[in-house]
Amino acid sequence: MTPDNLLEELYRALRAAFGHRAWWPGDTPLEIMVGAVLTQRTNWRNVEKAIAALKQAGALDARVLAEMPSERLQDLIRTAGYYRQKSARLVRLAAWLVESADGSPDGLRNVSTDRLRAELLSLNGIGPETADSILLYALDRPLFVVDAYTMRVLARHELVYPDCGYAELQDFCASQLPEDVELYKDYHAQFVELGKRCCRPRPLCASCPARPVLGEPLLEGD
DNA sequence: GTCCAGGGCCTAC
DNA sequence: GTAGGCCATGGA
Repeated sequence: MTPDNLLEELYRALRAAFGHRAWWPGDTPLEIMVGAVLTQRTNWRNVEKAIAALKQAGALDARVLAEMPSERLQDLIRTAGYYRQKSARLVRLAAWLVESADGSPDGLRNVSTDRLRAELLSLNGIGPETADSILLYALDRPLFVVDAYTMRVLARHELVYPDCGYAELQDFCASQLPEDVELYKDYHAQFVELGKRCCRPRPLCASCPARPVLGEPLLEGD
């Protein structure tokens, strides 16, 4: 196994174990953008309830969101936790979308990925992972999304240092893979599945599908 | 009751 | 520049 095809090999193993992941959950680009904010440090189950409430209220619309009174929005997304912060973040994101694309993610298709990423990161509450999730899953831009699961899996298998930064880890993954939106989408989903099933803090999965490729995971610590 | 979940910001040193 | 605190709900 050479270092430059390790992640391709891992992908084949994960794909064989888990199948293709139809992912990210969400019917529209805007719903994916909203979900990316709501899932910050939060179990997806709680996010689903908030998204359902937003749908029910007819609030999955950039203009509606941008102008919604904060108390009303907080009430709708309360189940997703951190509701005061997240309501403000959603309003800023929606306002940005209205301002830069007339409220429709489709209106962003002629804007370069670099510019979109910079603009998203300039919004308070949108960090690298949230920005990249939006760019990849809502806007089909080729950015490899790194999250806690990615770090946990790769660090647990001693492929990267556990204190390695977001950009470093993202570069590491992207450098070993062809630039391909569908591959990036499915790969991140595979990492999430693996992280949920196998590389949990304790106990470790006895039949981790990453093990034949990456080797024996660490038994202790992050 | 305790721990954890698909981050990000702010404040002290 | 970076470690630590904070944000908050709900399920295991």
